Amino acid sequence: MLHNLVDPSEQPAKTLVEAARAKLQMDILTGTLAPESKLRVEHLKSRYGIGSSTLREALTLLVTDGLVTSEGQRGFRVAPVSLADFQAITEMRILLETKALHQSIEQGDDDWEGRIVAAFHRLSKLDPYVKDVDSDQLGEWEKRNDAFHASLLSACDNPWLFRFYGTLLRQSSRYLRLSIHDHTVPRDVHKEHRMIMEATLNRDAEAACKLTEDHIRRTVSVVSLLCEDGAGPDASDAKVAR
Amino acid sequence: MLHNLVDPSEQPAKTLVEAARAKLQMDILTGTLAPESKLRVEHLKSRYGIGSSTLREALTLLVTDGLVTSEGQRGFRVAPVSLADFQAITEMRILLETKALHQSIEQGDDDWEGRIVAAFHRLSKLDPYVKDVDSDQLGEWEKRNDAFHASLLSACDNPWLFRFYGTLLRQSSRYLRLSIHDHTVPRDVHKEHRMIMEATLNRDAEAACKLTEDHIRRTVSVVSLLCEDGAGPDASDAKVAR
DNA sequence: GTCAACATTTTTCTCGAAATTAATCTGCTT
DNA sequence: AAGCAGATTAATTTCGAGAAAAATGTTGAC
Repeated sequence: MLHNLVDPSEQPAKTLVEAARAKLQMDILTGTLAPESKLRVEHLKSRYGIGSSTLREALTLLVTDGLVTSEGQRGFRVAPVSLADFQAITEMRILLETKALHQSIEQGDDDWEGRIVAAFHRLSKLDPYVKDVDSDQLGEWEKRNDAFHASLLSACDNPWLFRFYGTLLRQSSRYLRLSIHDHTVPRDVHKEHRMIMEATLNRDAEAACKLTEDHIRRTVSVVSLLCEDGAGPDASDAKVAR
Repeated sequence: MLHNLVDPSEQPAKTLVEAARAKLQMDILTGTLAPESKLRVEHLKSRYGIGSSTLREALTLLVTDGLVTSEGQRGFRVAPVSLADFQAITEMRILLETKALHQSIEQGDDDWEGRIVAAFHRLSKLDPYVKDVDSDQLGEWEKRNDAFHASLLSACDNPWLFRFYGTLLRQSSRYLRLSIHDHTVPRDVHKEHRMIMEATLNRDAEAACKLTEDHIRRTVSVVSLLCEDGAGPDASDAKVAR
């Protein structure tokens, strides 16, 4: 079974709460709602065109996901960002992804191998490091990249691992979007992917996990360098970028 | 710093939502609200004496925690239980606890060692396997047991690890309470604890982690044996035990 | 007897207003 | 001027009623 790890709420949204949650999540992930900015119910009500209880419920969903904080009797805020937090997220990502990869390599069958090869092929077709792609295709590349990584783990059947991993991916995605990451660091991501795939298909768990760890750390090091420590203590309220 | 891992919502509860969430959580953990039973808003409103929106928000908090499920346009339910789910939870517990222990052993200072020794001492004072304790004291023993395990991990500073670990502990606690676990399996838990502590203080990470893994598996094996596969497909609604 | 379409009941979801609490301002005293 | 008490404003939280949807029950045709 293939999970959608980046956005579990990508399905049609049968209720207003789910729709609001998706919009809010996107606005926080992209930085439209800046870290630590106050989320005033009255303001957001008009912004998203929903009632207060509905909005409140959507915010509550994001609280347990760690994108929003809520303190006692003084409302909601966008979760703060910090380098330490990002490093903690990365450590956990590595822990969970290598665990899932280990288990997949132990348990994976032929279908699993097929899914990996297929996802790798689709990704290769528009790898930005292989051939030029415009920014329209970049979103598509990210999707296929996520799908490739998901395929590697898809023989692991621990739902709790995927639940937590999804949360971490969303957090990670926020840091990636918040930082202006130039691609000056020369990387051959395509080669990294290929090597991970080969080690995986050879059932060499140790090598595959080591490669995966390096892969994640490299993806993430760009942020670590550029991310100055978060906004000042008075990151004032309702700040909306652009 | 020492986290309270079992119940992060043990503080006074400054809002009705938090209070309701705490009550609901307790009722689900103890089985008063049976697995898969429907959580009808109208019914629970009178049970907890709060309005619908407030109740709804409390339920939403439990959704992301995995104690409640909510499907599209057809309400809330108590999360189902299954042997497979419990095994998955246990695997994740082991993964996270050994990771945290590893990190603690690497980074722990003298204060950390002091906390461990202190927590062990307090626990030893009323270990039910050492001397008889009445059921009143059993709750206290559980608290001290949790505190001991928390002390072992308290030099790990990854907030995400503790967030996830807390969720897993709550889930695990539910399975433990739901099953009637007799203590026929002869165990010397006190000795297990002592050995974990000794290996930890000797900074022998491999041994400490292995002992911890065995410790968790033993604690949990009782449930695995007794837990028949969950209630039938028609675990009807609003079932309230006792 | 089976099935489908319609009507009724039940339940979930949504909204805006009222109550409660925190934050801000004003004026007074030291 | 600084600090404090009370009053005013603003924000959060809570409630219950109304709208929307699902579940249930009924009737009628084949």
